[in-house]
Formats: sequence, structure tokens, C-alpha cells
Amino acid sequence: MLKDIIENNENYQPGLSIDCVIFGFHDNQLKVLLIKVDRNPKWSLPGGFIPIDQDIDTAAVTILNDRTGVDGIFLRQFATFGKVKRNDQHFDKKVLEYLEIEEAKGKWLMRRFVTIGYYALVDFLKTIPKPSSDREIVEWIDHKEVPELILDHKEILDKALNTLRTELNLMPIGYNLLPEKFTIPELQKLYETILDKKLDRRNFLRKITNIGILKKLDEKKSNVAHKAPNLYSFDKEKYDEVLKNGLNQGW
Amino acid sequence: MLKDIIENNENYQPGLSIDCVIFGFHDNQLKVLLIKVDRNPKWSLPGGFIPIDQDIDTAAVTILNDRTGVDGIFLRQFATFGKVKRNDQHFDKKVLEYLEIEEAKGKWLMRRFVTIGYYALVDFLKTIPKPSSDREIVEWIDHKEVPELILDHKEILDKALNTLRTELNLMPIGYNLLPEKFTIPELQKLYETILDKKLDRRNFLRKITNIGILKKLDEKKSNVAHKAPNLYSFDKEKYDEVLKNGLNQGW
DNA sequence: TTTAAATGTGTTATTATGACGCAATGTACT
DNA sequence: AGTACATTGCGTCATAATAACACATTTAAA
Repeated sequence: MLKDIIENNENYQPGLSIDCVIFGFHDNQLKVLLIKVDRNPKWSLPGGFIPIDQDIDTAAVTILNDRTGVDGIFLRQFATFGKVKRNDQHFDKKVLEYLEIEEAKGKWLMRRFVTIGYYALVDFLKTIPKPSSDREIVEWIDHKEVPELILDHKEILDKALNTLRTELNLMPIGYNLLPEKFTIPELQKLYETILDKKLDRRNFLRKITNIGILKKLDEKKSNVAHKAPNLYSFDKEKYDEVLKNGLNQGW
Repeated sequence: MLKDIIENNENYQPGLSIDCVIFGFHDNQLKVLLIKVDRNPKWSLPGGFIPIDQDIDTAAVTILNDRTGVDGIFLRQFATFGKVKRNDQHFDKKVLEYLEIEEAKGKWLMRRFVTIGYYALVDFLKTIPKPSSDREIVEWIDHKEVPELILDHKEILDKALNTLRTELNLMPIGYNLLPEKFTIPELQKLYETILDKKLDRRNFLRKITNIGILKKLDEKKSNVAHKAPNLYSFDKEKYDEVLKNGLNQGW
């Protein structure tokens, strides 16, 4: 895979890559999809290169699709990272030998790479993490327990989470992270988890209801050890309208 | 200049550029610093390439400094643009001939370039627009009268302005665009110009005052054809604090 | 049947916002 | 010198949004 790309590197945008921070929500945890390649003890964000005949946004969608099997995804570019030393010594001679890549071809990889960060919000249960080879492990990891990552991937992840927190004040987000039917307490947990902060149940209900993007269903959640909460779904039309116009006008 | 870069293109990050949207405020107009090169009838955003031994942020600062002579500037990366056809036919054979660049070397320029967009807020009066050669015109242009721009520069400019509008709801901005001493009505005009919307004088005063970033000076503006407005300056310490923590908490 | 743990539906006090009114002030004009 | 004009500074009031909190209801399990 990587070897193929390197040996045909003239088909890819030079010195540029894409890294995706893929968020999911499960068990009241904000999860991040991470990858571990056997030769490296550290984990990394799923990423890839940009074919010269593809828009960068298209390339990002492709990477996401390949890893998660989900499409129709919420995907946003949030920042581009380009410190001179960001991938210093990531592909050194030893790694190239290991990958059986000729030194001449490998030079392409040893230069500074600038990477474009995208973050995605996906429905955890609809996602099937797909390793791109048998040397690779793909796993959902609680964002609070992310292990050491390669290069500046921790910085990229942090920036993505900060962006998500800010966006939470500007637009609704649950549509992409929750299943079709959900309860208000579940939605609240999602907000609390992202913001890392407790919210008042009753005030949350009022605020989220006032936005006008929820449809109360004639159905209750079953198999709960307490009063059964009502199920809701999003009113997609109004949801998209709010997404477009934003939540707070401010001035 | 460009010729030098092309002939030494191994010293620059391949396929990547930076474009800056530089905003200033003057005569109640939001101005944008634009460039016209004689060989091209269209205007463009000031931009440049990234030396392989420079962080992208540093390269952006350099571009900005070269064009405006101002340093200690507010500069933010806001998006990266990479459609496949974004610079199609921008540097064709004719242009290369005109620039006296060999075709072989010129190939570097004919590929798709991905460009990283930065926007800057600068003090109009402290800025001295500097052409980088005598073939170049650098000018402040009212953002409402921006002429046709090359490539996707209009899209980049629009995105920068939209980002600025959003940021206005998340943080204070006047510090970078206004002189040290200013009046509340001036600050309000700035907000109105950026948002393209009238605000109520009295409510604006209340809101901006409540943020707690203004220092009322013991001084009035002179030479005005009406009641002399009071002068204010920013309390830099509190200003930076609000910049860091954000304006609206939302949730 | 009782209990524990949530949920659904309020209430109240406080604060923020939007829409105004009116007096004060500095310049320009008669 | 006096008045008109444009604009500033300060204030009010009704309404909406927010934070803090109380109480009854429902479900599964003890």
C-alpha cells in the first residue's frame, strides 16, 4: 500500500498529506478512531496522500470511507500543519529498509510533509473500522485515554477537539454522532462529554428544544432500569437550516 | 523574484503556496490589500511560497511583513484550498515565455498548487504597502469594490471574510484594526462594516463596555463637526484574556 | 410492595437584549 | 451672538434568555 504510493509518487501531490480525526460517541465516551501499524509502537491518526487528480476534499472523503465504510459523513477541514520538523526522522533509512523501498524513491518521504487536518463525526454503530492491511490495527479509543501518538498527531487531535467545542456553540452536531432515534439525556451526555462539563438537565432540555430541530417521537426507550425516557429524532430540514444559518447571532 | 524561486524550486515546498487576506479599516471601509502584476489584468491576493526550512506560519509572517512593513500582526490560518483545477492554465507556455523561464523548470508551476489561506488584521495607518518589484502595484481596496481576481482568490477572500464575521462572535478584534486611541462610534462602525449591518448605538455601547476590555481616556476627539466623542483604548491585559477564553460560552 | 435511579414538568430570581427617549455638546451658519 | 444640526452620552422599559432549584412520575429490581 504505502510502498505502491511511494513507487508511484508522481501520481500524488508532493509533500502533502491528509490526517483525519474521526469522532464517534459510544458508552458515554467520545471515541477517536486510531491506527497502529505493527512496525511502530505509537498510534496514529488515519491519513493518506492526495492523488494529483483529486480535490483535497475528495481525497479526505476517500480516506474516511476506506477506514470507516460510512458515507454521507460530516467532514470538515479545520487546520493545516506545517512545522519544519513535524515529520523529522519519521521515515529514516531503517524504516525504508523495512518497507523494502529504495533509498532514491524514499527521499520523497523524508522531506517535510505538510498535512491538512480534517475532522469527522460518524455514527459509532454504523462504522466498521477497516484495516488497510493485516499489519494494521484500527480501533476506537476513548479520547481521554489516547496513547502516545506519532509526530504531531496529538496536537492535531487536540486542535480538532477544540474546534469541535467551538462549533458546538455555533451549530447543532448530534445528527452525525447519534443513531436515528435517541433520548434527550443521551444528547445531553454527548454535549457533556465533548465539553467535559456537567450541564443542568432541565435547562439543557429547554435550550435544545427551543432550537426547534427535534421531533418528539411517540415511543419510549425500553430496557432501562428507571423511568423510560422518550425517544426523539432530528427534524432534518430544520436541522440543516440551523446548520446553515448558525445558532448564535452574537451581534 | 518569481523567476528566482522557480529556478531554485528545490528550496521551496513543492505544490504549496500561501495566500494572505490582509484586512485594514479606513474611512469607514473594510479594506483588503490587493496586488496587480502588469502582465495580468486581474488582481490577486498577496501570496508566496514556503521555503523548505520554514514553518508555514513563519512563511506567512514573512509574506505579510514584506508586503505591509508591519510586524506584531494578527495573523490566522483559516483554510486550505486544493481543488484540482484551481490553478489550471494560470502559468501556461505563454506566461513562461514572458517570464523567460525554461519549460522544464516551469513544469513545477503548471501542476496543481494547494494554497493555505491566512487572514491578517492590520492598522491601516501604520501600513506601508510595498510592491516587491516595479512591475507590481499594491493597493488597499474597499472590500465592496474588489475587482475580478485571479484563480479562486475571490473564494478565498469570501471565506476569510466569513471567518472574520464568525470570529467576531467569539472574540474581540478591534485591537488590531484600530489606532491606539479610538472612539466608541468608530469601533461600532468597524463592527457594522464587517457585519454589513446596522447596530443600535446605545445597545452597542452597553455590550462592548460589559466585555470589560475598554479603558475610557480623559481625552476627547477634536476636529469633529458635532459633540466631541470620548477617546478609548483597549486594556491589553483584559483584551488578551478575553481573546484566550472567548466571548460567548454558549453551553 | 417498596426502593433506587432516572425522567418529565414546572417555578422563580437574575441577567441580557431590543427598542426607544431626551438632554448635552461642539461646529457651522445666519 | 444666537440658533440649527448632527451626533454623543446616559437612561428607561418591556421582553427574552439563563441559572438555580422542587416535586411528582415512571420503570426495573430488591
